[in-house]
Amino acid sequence: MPEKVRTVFADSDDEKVAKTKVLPQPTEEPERKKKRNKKRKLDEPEVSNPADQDVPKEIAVPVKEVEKAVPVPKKRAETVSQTNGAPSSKSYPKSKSRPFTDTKTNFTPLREKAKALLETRRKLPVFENADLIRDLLRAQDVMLLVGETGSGKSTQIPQFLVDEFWCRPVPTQITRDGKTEKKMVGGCIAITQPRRVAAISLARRVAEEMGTPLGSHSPASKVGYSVRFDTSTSPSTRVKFLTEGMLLQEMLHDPNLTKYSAIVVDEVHERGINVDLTLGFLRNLVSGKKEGRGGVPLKVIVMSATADMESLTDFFQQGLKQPEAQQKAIESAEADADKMDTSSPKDISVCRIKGRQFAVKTIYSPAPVHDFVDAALKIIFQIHQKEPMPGDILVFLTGQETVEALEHLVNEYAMSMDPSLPKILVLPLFAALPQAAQQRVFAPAPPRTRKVVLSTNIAETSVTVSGVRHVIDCGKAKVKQFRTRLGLDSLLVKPISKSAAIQRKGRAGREAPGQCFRLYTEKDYLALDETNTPEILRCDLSQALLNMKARGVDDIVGFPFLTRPPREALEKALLQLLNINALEDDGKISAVGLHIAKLPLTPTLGRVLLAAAENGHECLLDVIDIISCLSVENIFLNTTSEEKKEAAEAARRDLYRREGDHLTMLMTVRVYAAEQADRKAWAERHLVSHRAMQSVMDVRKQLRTQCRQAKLLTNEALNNTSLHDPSPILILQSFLAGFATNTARLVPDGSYRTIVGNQTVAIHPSSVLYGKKLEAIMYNEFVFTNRSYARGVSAVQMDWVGEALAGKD
DNA sequence: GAGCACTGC
Repeated sequence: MPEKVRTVFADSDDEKVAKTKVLPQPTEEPERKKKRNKKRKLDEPEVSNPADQDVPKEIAVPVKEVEKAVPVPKKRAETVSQTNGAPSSKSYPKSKSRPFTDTKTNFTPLREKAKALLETRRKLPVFENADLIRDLLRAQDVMLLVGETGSGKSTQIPQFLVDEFWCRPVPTQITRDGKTEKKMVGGCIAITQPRRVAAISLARRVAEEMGTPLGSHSPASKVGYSVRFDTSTSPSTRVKFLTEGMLLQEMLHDPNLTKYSAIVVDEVHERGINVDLTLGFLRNLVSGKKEGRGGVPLKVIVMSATADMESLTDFFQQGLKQPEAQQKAIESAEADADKMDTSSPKDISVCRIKGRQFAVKTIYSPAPVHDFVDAALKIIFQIHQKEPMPGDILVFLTGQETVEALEHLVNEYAMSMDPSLPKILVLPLFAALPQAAQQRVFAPAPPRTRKVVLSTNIAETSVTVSGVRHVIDCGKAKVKQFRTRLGLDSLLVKPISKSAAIQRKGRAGREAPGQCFRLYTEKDYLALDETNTPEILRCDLSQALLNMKARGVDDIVGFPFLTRPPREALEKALLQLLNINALEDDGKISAVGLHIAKLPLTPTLGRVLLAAAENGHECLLDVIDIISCLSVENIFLNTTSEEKKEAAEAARRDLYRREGDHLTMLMTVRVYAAEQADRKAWAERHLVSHRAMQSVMDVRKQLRTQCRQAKLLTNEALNNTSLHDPSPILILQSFLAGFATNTARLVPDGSYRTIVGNQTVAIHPSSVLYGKKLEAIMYNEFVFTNRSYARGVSAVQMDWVGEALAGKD
């Protein structure tokens, strides 16, 4: 450990001194600092009396003693209750407040609740490992933790660690480019999640357990979260749940994560591309010499539900065991290199935690199943007739199509069912289902009714349905795979992995013992892949590579990939980045690339945005509207019934544009944004997804703000509410700057062939140009399902395509 | 004539 660090830790044995001085400073961004400085003036007199600071005291208390450690002075509680519920955004009390105490919020009920929750927490399997985990992390920087679902790891681990000595902010001096800068390092724990809802709900739960308000509700809140469009933190946030993408974004601005003492990477087994990137960057951080953190180590806790930890251990061990000589050579240039610690323990601990699952009996199909919809139907009624109530059924299917097919069959059969049997309530569940319909699966079944939830793999990870005791697993799922050579995404039904099968089965044992019917043979099961194919092997890598380049990782081949993508895929992505001028010829990131990397868009859409900026404010605003639609799920709802369909077609007619889907989207955003009375009703009338449109408006707002900050848009242009006539030519030409290779021309037989590659492609039936014959088309997506489809299609002229393609060489 | 699931200052 570096000497200066050790000194500070020694000082901080005196809790009061360390906390009062140190706690406030490290985690804040300039904006927040401003706000707080204002407040600090009012607070000044109280700061000098550390004994009066109940908030820091609470931090020093070991987890186990929380319940006796939070006495609230009665007098205070009374004062507070008068103002209970007042919004925290208002000014804070003048005389009584101190830094990070919030007398506007009544903490008493929060603490009472936390006290009550402690009993539940103690029963979690992970709780008995608390001391072990703390001990191991005092000695080592990296820990791998296998915890089955229900072990409580996501909520408890941060609470075990937040009071550790190494989790305090440390004043350091950081030397960069010859300049020495004083900086606080550490103090905060980040826990990453693959999904936004998970990040938010975990934060809410942990705040309750810690007896603190959540996020920005109070400046004293110690638990916050950060997801796109929704960040809720306070100056005293010490535990922060965020999405992986958000942490990557933070790393773009602070590559050394100086706010944090520890990063907990949760749900690693899901292996999204963002988690792979995060782990790569973190490995570089823990194995590097940490001079960007003033020598303060960063603890990394990697958590996974599946026991496939060998590859992770190797991954981090290789990083830590990099030849000392190599490190020394780099360090020798540093003035204080000799103070750096190279003898800290390099081992990685692995900790396994039992889950809290009930036994689930597995029943395999005796013979291969050809029609899993039919097989599922039989088993549903078999269960319903034999098994006692309660006990809902969850069926895993591949997609909306099979879900709806089975839904009809079950409902049909149920009508001729013995009336003495309990009723059956069939509930479909898939992502494209409107929110209200999704909510129905969470409501308990009515009396004498068995719920049968027919789901895509949304219920495998994202959504937990309670009451389920019987799972039927078709053994398949739709998987998106990017095919490098063809440059297209395919969405095909594939067998799931063993770990996914186990995950699905586990859904039957959350509340009681259950059973899982697998619609495949045991032999088939044994032949399945062990784990899901990591997303990094299945997707277009251009965005990931641009992200790395923006962080100064120029040697892509030398980057520590947990799973290395094939060379061909990397090369293709680099070529694509070169094509849109995001990279210089030598492979270094260009100014354009750096700009694109900061946008929450794919590199191609980012390139389009920059191209539109060159075509004037009006064009840029229009292109932002369109890009917002393209980066959101489908904004047009699927029509189920024929009558509805016709009504929708009629209502949508005034939105449709003959130029294609891009201009149609622009019209939709314009009309929706102009709708002042009732946007929801408008959306329903036009069979437009209100939920999707809300995200569109969020993205639009975010992009407009970013463009203003980048001086691509002026406030004037943004505030000008009078609508201009869009220029389809400028808009579509802007798109061609990114999508010149996503074009096809009409050939004499009436079909379309891609201009690059000469492959057959058909206009997707969801397009407004479906069935139209045009000289040439440009499309947003090239997808293979039953055949090759172009989605998000507009008409373009061959000479524009030619110009755009020529511009690349 | 068609849409697995996630995600980004």
